[in-house]
Amino acid sequence: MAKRVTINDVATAAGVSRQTVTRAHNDMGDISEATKRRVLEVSAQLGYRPNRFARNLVGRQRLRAVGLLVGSFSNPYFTEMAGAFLAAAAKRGWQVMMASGESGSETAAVEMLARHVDLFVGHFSLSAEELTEAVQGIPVVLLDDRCSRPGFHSVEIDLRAGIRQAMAALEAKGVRRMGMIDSSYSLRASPTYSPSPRRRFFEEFALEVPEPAIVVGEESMAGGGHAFRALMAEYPDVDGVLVFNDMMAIGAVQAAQALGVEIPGQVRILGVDGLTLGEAVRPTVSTISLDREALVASALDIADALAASNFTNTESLHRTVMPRLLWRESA
Amino acid sequence: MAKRVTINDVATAAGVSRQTVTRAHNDMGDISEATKRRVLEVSAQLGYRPNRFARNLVGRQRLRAVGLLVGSFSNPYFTEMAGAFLAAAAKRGWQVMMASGESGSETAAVEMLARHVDLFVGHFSLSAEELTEAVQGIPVVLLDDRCSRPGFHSVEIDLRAGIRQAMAALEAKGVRRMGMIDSSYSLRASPTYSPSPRRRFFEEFALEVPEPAIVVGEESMAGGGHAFRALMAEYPDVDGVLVFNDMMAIGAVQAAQALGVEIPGQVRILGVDGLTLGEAVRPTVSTISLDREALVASALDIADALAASNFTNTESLHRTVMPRLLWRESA
DNA sequence: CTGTTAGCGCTTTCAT
DNA sequence: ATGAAAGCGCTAACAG
Repeated sequence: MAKRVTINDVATAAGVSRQTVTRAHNDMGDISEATKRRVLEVSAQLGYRPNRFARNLVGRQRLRAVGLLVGSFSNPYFTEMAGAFLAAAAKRGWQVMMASGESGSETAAVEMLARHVDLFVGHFSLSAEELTEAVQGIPVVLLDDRCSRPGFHSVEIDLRAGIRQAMAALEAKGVRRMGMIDSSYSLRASPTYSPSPRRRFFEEFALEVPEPAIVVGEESMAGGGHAFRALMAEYPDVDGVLVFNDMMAIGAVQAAQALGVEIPGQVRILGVDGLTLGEAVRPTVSTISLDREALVASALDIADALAASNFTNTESLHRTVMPRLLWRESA
Repeated sequence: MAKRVTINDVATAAGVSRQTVTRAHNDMGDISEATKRRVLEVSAQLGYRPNRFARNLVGRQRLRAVGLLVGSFSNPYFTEMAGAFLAAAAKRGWQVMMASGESGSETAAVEMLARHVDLFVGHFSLSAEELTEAVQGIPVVLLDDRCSRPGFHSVEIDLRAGIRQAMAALEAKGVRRMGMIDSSYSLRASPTYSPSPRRRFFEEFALEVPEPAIVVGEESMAGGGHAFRALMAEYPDVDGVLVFNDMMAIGAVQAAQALGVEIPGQVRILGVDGLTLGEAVRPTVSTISLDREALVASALDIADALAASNFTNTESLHRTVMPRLLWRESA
């Protein structure tokens, strides 16, 4: 493996000083067209490229990089979030390095990124202790989660308010018996079963009923479809369904069509996430939209605030974003 | 904006040498537990975090970063590609910095990334000249495209072979009259109309017919649906359809169901891309799969080869990956 | 165990 | 228009 070409090699080869090489490469003026062209030519011949670390080390204008941890690239919610984040970050002058929790060890990914970013943002599956260890002192902005340790900041989504509003609106639309399709994930995730927050809020705000009409399914379109069939079979009187997320809700709507159940005529179906995809299907899927624009904007507000103090800020910063009800066709 | 805390500040405050501070922070041994703890404490108090550029400048173990340019985060093909790339890159020890063409100026994004990566990979919409300018000498691996300039490498997908095979297979399955739904994008993209490669290959291999049964639509589920209706109205004898991509194919399948057209009984529908989403719908969508695993693996093979020569390699490297026919239910 | 000495590769002064 | 000097902040190598 050939040793890397440095500015000195170019300077020597071109018979000029290092500074002249710098001038040529950075359009700095104070250099004749002739020498500039000659230096650039020699550079190209030698295959010289400035070392990015040396360059940034000495440059006064420190740039800021954020490590974005994306939950999963196979869930549109996360990819839409990532896309929104990338766009907003670029506008604010942040570099983004991404990693995904699903690609191997999250710990390894975070530890590696820790050497190259000023800040972490994202959805982490590590425990607070593991995460604290892995980030090596670099501040973290948790998305849709909360941790009060020093160095941890967060943007939360007030899903409780969203579900409360949704339940009230559905009631006003004439729904008499609410059902819910929950994710089966929380069952697998922890040894001791703990209901998802969505389920807790549903139970808190659903109309009074003899027994809660809840079934669980996998977090996919197919899972949503199966769950909808199960729900209809077990609780035929249900005329409104809150679904864990939009992918499952799309599956439920499809299953309803196959079953000959009219949507929203006989049953109103409401998802959670606000996926663009929900607009592409017929009928379009109504949803409690977790506003990704607002989410990433809040995260970057925190990022800017931290950067302003050179990341020496000690107090935890928190934001809350409100979900928006997106009434499309299915509810 | 407070000046950033450096290793010297910590050393002074803790009453030790810089080297001892380094030892404490990097678990290097040769340091007593007591001093280590004390140094770490002082560091935390001062809010010290090692400068990542200085660290990487001096570290012998140069790490490699690749800039991934993702076409669009609203197209599952690209996000699945990005996910696969992230996973593969992590395994091979590459850092990934991402940008998206849709987020503002592609030129600006590339120029900014150029200061921080050793290599570019991705789908670019810039012209060869603009791109050459923007990357500032950093090598580029083009995905699904080709450019023979020095410093440009590529991974191509042999779509022609894929479409040839698909046409033959469809014929063997009894299809008599092939139709195609093309993207309307190429019409908008260039002032002078040029058919998409998919269309050219379709026309090359479709069964002999009096006139080509081709309609165009937007690159979305809805666009695919509309196009399918138009196709059926104009060419009622068509019993096999090649669709520009899977999102459109899914829309076409849905439209067929609404129309009461049996899939694949009356009409066989075949998409392009190999989206996972095509497996989640009913009927599942058959497709010419553009193998993302193979695509990113080839790109990273090239990346490794370039890295091995410290990116001084001059000859253009090229790979070709073959599409795979994924027979699911719709064809 | 701890400190000293070099030097990574580049850009910024400031001379000439 | 060009060159010389002086560091950026950190870690490797060697002292003690």
